[in-house]
Amino acid sequence: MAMAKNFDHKSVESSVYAQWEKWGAFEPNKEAKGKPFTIVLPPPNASGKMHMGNVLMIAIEDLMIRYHRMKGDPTLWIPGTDHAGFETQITYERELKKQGKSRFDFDRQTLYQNIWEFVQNNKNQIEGQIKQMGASVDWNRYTFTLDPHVIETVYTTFAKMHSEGLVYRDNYMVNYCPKCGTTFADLEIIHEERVGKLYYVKYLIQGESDKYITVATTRPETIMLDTHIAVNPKDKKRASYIGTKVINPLTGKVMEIIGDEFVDPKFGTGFVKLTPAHDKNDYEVGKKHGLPFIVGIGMDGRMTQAAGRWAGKTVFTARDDVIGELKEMGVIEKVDEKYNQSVSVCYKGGHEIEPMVLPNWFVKVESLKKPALAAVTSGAVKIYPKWREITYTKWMEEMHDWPISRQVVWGIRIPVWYMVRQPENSESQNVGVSENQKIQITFLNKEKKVVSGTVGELLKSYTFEDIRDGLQTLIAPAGCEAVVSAESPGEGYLQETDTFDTWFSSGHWPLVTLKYPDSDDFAKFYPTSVLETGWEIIRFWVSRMIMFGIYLTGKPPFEYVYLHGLVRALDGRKMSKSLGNVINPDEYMDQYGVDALRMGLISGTANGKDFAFPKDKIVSYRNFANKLWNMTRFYHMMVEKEEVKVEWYKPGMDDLSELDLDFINKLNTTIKKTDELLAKFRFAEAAETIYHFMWDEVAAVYIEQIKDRDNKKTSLSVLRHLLMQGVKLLHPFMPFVTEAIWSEFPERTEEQLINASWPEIK
RNA sequence: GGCUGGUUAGCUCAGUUGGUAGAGCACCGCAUUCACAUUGCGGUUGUCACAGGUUCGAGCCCUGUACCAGCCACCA
Repeated sequence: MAMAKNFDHKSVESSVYAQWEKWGAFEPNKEAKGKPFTIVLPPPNASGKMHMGNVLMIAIEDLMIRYHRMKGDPTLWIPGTDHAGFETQITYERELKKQGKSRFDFDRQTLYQNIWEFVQNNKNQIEGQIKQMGASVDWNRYTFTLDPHVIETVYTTFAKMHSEGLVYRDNYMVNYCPKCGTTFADLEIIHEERVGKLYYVKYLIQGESDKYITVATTRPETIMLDTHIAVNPKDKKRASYIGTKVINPLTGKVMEIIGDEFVDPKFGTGFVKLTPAHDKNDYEVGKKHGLPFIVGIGMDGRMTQAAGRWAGKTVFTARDDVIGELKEMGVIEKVDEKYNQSVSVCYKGGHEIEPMVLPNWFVKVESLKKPALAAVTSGAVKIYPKWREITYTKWMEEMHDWPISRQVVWGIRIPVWYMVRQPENSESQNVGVSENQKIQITFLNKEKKVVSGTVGELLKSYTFEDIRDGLQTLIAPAGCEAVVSAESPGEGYLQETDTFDTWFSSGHWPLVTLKYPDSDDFAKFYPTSVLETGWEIIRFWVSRMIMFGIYLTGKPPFEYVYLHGLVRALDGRKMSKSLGNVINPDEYMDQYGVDALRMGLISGTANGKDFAFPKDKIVSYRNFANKLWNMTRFYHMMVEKEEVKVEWYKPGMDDLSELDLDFINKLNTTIKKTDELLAKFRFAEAAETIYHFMWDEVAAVYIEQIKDRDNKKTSLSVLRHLLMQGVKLLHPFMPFVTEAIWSEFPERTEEQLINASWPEIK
């Protein structure tokens, strides 16, 4: 059958992937010997569709996988998706909002179920896209981060860490977003530069009628919560004030001036007001000096009873009110209107973060981070490009304890239980129960109304079952008696409503995809070979996988980390919906073909830097795919015209011209260079090397000379050899067009290109 | 404030043991259907940011400067 004049990527892509699946080509070859080559796919978020970065990721990983498969290594690539806790819940809540609803209209279980259904749709789309991109992943081992075995592993780790004292519950200053209703890790906070106002407020010295000190603050709404004022004891001008008492201008409360070296004498006025419950620095100072923690801002972002007459107001209206009052009193000395400050906002919604003291579950990282750091500095884990290593090592050195509780429903629920009601005929008196009565509960009663209060009070009006079934959230004070258990330990227990930080579970990814601890896969494929991902999640993800891997198995979970750059928009800026510069991969796959898109992206990311979407290259590689197709077509037309039986090329065969030998050499050089470059993760150069060999050499020179050559028979042997070997070299980069071309050689001895042997130098 | 990367053709970017500057796109001329117009042939374009240094020789190594981008920390 004659080949079409042009390569039609659409018809090929749909059929070739099905063919690969039918051949079972994605499963690791059981007969293959040698060191296994394994990659676990960084699971795309089930919150939505895939983006250009995912295409790049798949292109690079598929390239490595296909290369090793052809090399004859036992090769495994495991796909999956991430439930992406907070991320997905936010997306879902946006959908709810369109329907005029919110998460508070549902009890915990119903909300979870709804998001579950929402996610199924996304997961299906993502799976479809992974296939569309030609990823040779083993679908039999597909993993979702909420699969039962994943949850089981995460629970086991938590219990192990708990028993070893590596997780603890504590009141701690956390980043709380009142709008999102959850806490964030420091890593998830963005510092935004904003122009704000710095207020200079006068505090009268006790017992004096006209002497005062001035305090500079950006947060006047917390003045009523001040407990002390601080100066630097080394500050010669102000050290003498230590011990002096001043009057809070809003409450009239008497406050003492204390000394602490955290105060920068050169900044502001040298006097700092302290609100230990609502500021990170003040919190540290407060702990050091044993100051009271007055919680004046609640989790709803409104002032609490402790804020006196401002109670119930939002932080923002309280600020305006306080400023008005202070002005009236004439205690505002001046206002710096153009003060450049950095405001902490949550990474998703950009809402202002309220530092709050809340009970939280923490992972003690000290003993985990040391071996994880050593794994990289010793070279057990090698990072490419090398200069990214410093991002990792610095983070590992600085890492603080990791808050792992998230106040969202969508995630793996922390396996901790609190007894809130003593079973009636229980003999032993549970000491925890009395403290546990203080647990704050929010639940949906039978009339679907939100009720909140301490469990002790609520149990007077509602049954335990009502509370349990309608439960929305529970906040247990740090001192509560807690039982770690996957299942309910018995009657009268309520489970923690917080879920794990999504990175806690995805930190187990190489383990859970291989069914740690007792599977054949784990025994054979752990540690994996390469972890390929974007540099922006080194801290979030790569570090946690290394920590958990070493903690649980004693070995880091992978040998190499390859970090690709971010695909930016055509204007060089980060793609974002708000800028409207997002490039949809579907359009390009549709118009130019998957091979062209993959190849274009690969040659764009030469050194792991971010790069603008290389539109021109996509077009040129589309042309290249067509070129390859027509080179093959030319071969067949020549064979037909000459009516010869073409023999397989063999070194030393008769009638080889000097040019023939020269091209065999060029092929050998290309093979050698490709191997070397791939070993060094230099994918772009490898891609371009083969491209130039095939187009500028084989097509432009070798094929042209055949047209004028007398003895075409030998030359056609050489051409077929060059074509078939070249197509092999290209297969990892452009799998569809090469597999299609391969099938145009009915005389081939290897049926499937995907499983064919990698070219050797002859 | 600390750190990282960048500054090379009109544009986007390669350039890893230091040895006469590269690709894709764009542009100009020619070819016109003989595998491919998703084509072929030919051509134009560079004080490789700046200033010093090392070297027989530097886009590449060293020092400094400027500008751009990003990350982290602090900011009363």
